[in-house]
Amino acid sequence: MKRTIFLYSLALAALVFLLKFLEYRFIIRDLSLEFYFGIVAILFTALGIWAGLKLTRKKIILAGPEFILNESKLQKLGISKRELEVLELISSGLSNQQIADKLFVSPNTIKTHSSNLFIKLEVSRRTQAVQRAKELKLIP
Amino acid sequence: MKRTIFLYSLALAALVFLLKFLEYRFIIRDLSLEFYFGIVAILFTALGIWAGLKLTRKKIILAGPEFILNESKLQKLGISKRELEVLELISSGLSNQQIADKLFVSPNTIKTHSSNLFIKLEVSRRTQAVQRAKELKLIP
DNA sequence: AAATCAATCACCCGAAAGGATGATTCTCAG
DNA sequence: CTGAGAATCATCCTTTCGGGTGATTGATTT
Repeated sequence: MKRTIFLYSLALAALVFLLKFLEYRFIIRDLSLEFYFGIVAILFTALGIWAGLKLTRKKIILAGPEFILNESKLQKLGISKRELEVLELISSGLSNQQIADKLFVSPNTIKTHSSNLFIKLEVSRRTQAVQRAKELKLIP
Repeated sequence: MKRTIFLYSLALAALVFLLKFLEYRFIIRDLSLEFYFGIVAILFTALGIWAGLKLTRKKIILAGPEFILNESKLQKLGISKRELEVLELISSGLSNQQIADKLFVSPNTIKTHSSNLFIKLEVSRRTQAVQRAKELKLIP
């Protein structure tokens, strides 16, 4: 950001210098005032385009792969924190047994959680649950 | 695109008109030439920024959720078209039976394809396969 | 013509996942 | 204090998956 502003200022100064140079060398000649306005217009338009792109590119790129949890839908579907936790682990490709190990609970508990999840997400397989949860922005 | 160019032309014409107006009304007064150059510079910089954003916003937004199949990795892993097809259907949450119905083949065939896929993707569960395939840009 | 590979199908078996139901404990709001 | 909701665990039973193996067909390559 600071660098961009610095570069912009530099380019602006260079342009002003160029203009002054042109002004004092050819202003008395046959070229009209409109010609110089045209040059200024073109140069600064280009500068503006470049500056505009510089200033927004990073924001847009960073705004793209951003993930914000949709808590309203989470509540609307009545999904608890623990269930969401299980859902995330399911989406990472773990088996119920592995999830149980990771959360220090019984595999039966994970089965219960996943069953409840399937009901709330209105699906019947874990792959569908993952797909649906991503649609609903419940998981990245 | 065409509309943007049209609007740009319109704005440009308006600016030129404004300049002419200024030029013929105040050029004889006490304001210096640099002042007018400054106005032109500022106006066209703003115009350039605006035009630059207009012209690239759509491209960037469209470039975000864009998916390009990574064919090199497909070949590197030796995944055939049919296998990729099965992989896509797996990722959409279908069971082997449903995939078989959709492709008009036996469930056993789907099992063979999926088994081969798991070996090639070095995974052991379909949820992992989906996750991995997305990492490798094999599926959206 | 022989070899290779994708695609197809089959069968077996064990592991994982899903459905249904019931029970216990804990916390928190009414 | 009581009831609701959560998290936990269990049992039983069915379906789906995954691993292994083998076989056939058709197209492409050598």
